[in-house]
Amino acid sequence: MKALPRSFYERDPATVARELLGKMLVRRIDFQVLSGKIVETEAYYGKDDPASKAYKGRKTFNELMFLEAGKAFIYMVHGNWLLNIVAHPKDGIGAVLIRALEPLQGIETMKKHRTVAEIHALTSGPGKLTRSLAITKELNGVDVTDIKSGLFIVEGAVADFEMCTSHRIGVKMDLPQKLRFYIKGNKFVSKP
DNA sequence: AGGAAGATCTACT
DNA sequence: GTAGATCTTCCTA
Repeated sequence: MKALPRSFYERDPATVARELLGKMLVRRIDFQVLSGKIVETEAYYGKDDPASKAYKGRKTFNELMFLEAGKAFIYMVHGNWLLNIVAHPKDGIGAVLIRALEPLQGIETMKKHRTVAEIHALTSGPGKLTRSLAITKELNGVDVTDIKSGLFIVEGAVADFEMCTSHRIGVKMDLPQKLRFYIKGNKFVSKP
């Protein structure tokens, strides 16, 4: 098992978001492993992006978006933790939001974290997947290029799928570009 | 101190 | 399917 290198994340957020599709997100809790295939992502920029947490400048809580790429950036919205991966060319600002996963390993444990029994409901949304994988603020800033971390991303097994793009979801002030990417036809995508 | 927040759950028409 | 209440932190007053 090999994690994606830091250089993977040191590119334009939209490029990284697109290429993260089909990759495997792995959450390790002690000896338990939970993993899922990334099926939906969104790209966020810095001060030019009104939807971005970094829009209003550098603050303590969003500092990670300005720092080294390849780290997990986790924040709370509406009582849900959302998982982002910091991604930008060197000295840039940006992150990729992981919006949905297809569960692979540890599905029983994911169910325990949730009240629902349906697999489809486990990870088909940014807030759902963080709860299923027990992702909280404690993982803010962990290095996802290091397989010794509690959270990291590895190369996916298959890269055989059709990709779709759309505008970002729930965003009031979106940019003209389409910055949401997802795997066409996948049941775990939050919105088709 | 108060409100808004890039979501989710629940309960209905 | 849609609508409304509710989740917890951060930002602005």
